[in-house]
Amino acid sequence: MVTIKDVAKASGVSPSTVSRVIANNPRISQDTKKKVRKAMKDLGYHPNINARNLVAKSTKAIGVIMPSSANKALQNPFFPEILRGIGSVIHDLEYSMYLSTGETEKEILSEVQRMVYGSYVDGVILLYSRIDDKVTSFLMELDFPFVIVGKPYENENVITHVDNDNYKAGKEITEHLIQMGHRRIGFIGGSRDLFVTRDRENGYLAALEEAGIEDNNSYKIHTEFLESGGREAVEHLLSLTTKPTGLVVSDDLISLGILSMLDKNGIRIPQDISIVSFNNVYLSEITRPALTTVDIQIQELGAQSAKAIIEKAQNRNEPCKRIIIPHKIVYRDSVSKLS
Amino acid sequence: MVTIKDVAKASGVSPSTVSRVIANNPRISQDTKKKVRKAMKDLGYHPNINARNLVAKSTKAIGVIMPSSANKALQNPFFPEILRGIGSVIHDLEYSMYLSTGETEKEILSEVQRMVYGSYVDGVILLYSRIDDKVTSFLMELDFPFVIVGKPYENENVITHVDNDNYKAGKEITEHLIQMGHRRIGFIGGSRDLFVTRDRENGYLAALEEAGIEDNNSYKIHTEFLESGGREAVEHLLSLTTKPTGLVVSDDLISLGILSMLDKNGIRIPQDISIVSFNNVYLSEITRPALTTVDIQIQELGAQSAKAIIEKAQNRNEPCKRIIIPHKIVYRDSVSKLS
DNA sequence: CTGTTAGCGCATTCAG
DNA sequence: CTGAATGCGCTAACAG
Repeated sequence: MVTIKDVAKASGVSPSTVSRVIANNPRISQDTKKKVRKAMKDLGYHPNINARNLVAKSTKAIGVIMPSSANKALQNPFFPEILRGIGSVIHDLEYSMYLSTGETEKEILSEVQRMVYGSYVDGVILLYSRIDDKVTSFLMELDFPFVIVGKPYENENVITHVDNDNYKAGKEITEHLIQMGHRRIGFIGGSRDLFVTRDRENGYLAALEEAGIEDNNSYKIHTEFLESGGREAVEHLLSLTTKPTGLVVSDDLISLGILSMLDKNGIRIPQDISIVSFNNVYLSEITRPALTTVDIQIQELGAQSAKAIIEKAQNRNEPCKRIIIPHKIVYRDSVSKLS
Repeated sequence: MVTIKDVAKASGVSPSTVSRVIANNPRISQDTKKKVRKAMKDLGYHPNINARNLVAKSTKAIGVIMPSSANKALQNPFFPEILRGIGSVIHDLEYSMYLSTGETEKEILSEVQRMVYGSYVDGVILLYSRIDDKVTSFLMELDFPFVIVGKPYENENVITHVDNDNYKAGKEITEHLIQMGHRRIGFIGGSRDLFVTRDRENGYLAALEEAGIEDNNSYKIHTEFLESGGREAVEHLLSLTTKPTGLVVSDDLISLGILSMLDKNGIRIPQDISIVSFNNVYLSEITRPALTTVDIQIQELGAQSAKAIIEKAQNRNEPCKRIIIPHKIVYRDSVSKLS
């Protein structure tokens, strides 16, 4: 390994001068800079990040925490996409990204603890937000910089987070259904422990209320990606004598499953039942029919959260922010007009 | 930050003794160990990874390189899944995982260079394998530990890689179609630059040949997830007077798109055309019909590659290995018997 | 079994 | 504008 000393020797200056050249210190003459840079190039010098971190007490690295991978939710294309958004700004700012994929909540917590206690990272991005999350409390207690993608369970105005206005999105997409003449509208969502589900559902409820449509509990289902009980719940919904004519589904991947189940039950989409959902991941374009869905700009969600955490890491007094990424409904073929 | 010195002072021993306790050195008495451990706990001590790395000249970190994210391929659930496989063994062995998601090949290369030159990582896992890859050559030249998930383009017997037997998988799944009475069988795959596509296609060809079925070039299509030209190519295939009755598709996600196109063209699956594909990601269970597909054990692919790279990192003389993860056909509803 | 010393590679005082 | 000295937190000889 070629060190700063080797470069110093080769270019006939002292190590500290080399260090200053690396930092592009203005008090170094252009001549020496050129000379030293040449030596660096010739020797193939690259600064050792660990030595640098050690003295700088900063790592220029961000930890990214995936949700528990116990269920299938991780197969959601949402994740590669947000990783990509984070990656783009991380790369531009010459930061690095530590990824944690724990199976259980305990495993996740232990990884986060290692990351922060061991000075692996300067900040953490949480790719989920759930009720009573130990990781959040841990980070809060230590006052370690972190941001949440989604809405925090508590301390909403103390925790920097980047989110969509899921309430509004849920309201708007439901209103679309209502405008298309639907009155019997169901909601199918993931776990209620996830705030994103709640917000979208509340938006849905608000739209119903504004339209003077009575809330009907048997029209609401929460399921973990159609695992076990979920399937039966949906089948029950379809067996009702007054079935819904429209369905608000909280996630494109769930929609895919619903589409499949409806088809199996001989229900045509959108002729018999209309479906709208959220995320606008790639597969929503290639389902049959293509889904009318809310584009939540996943990449932007990632990019903004990366920007926010880096700001916080560089300046611990950075005020808490709430960053709302705008959404947009993408109209495709899964909704029909009722007359 | 509480350091080893603080612990030493608090427990009345020297820093090196504390260090030895951390390393669980057997030459330290149980008594002092207990004493020191108590002090560590009381003070909330955690070793600083950067300092440790600096002297150990090892980082216990692995870099994971995603393929170029320029196209939609990254939305493939394959990636979260393999990350999860890697994550599980990484976590067990107390390693960490650096993730790189570059947009362009150039960006990826620069990230890898930073990782290895800056001693960010002890080894690298490449989640792709493509022709004329600069990253591979770079790593080769430096003799830096790395493994490829998939089959290397060249130097196959010098580069440790973990792969499925995609040739065999392609052959077997095609044979299944043949056994079910199909003779006109098409192949739809991703980019031929990707080795995985080639292997699966070659297996398909071998099966055809063994069955005495003539290869028909108009039955073969390569498309980047149905982007632009892909759609037309498939439509052309469907417009042939002697359409294929079976389709081997190189990836579940592509299958989803194909399913959709066939449906649009009024072709029923599996009655009119049968489909088989690869990967067995979650969504292949929830398509209509559910896909008969090759389970390639994505998680295991990830886990084994992590194991392999850690071995290599710990022992640079570790011989080059080829690790083949077994596959298994999962029979579902996308194939019909022709009589 | 434990303490002392030295040094990993770098950035940053403080002199000059 | 540049060099010498110091220390970041830790591990690894070398003594004892």
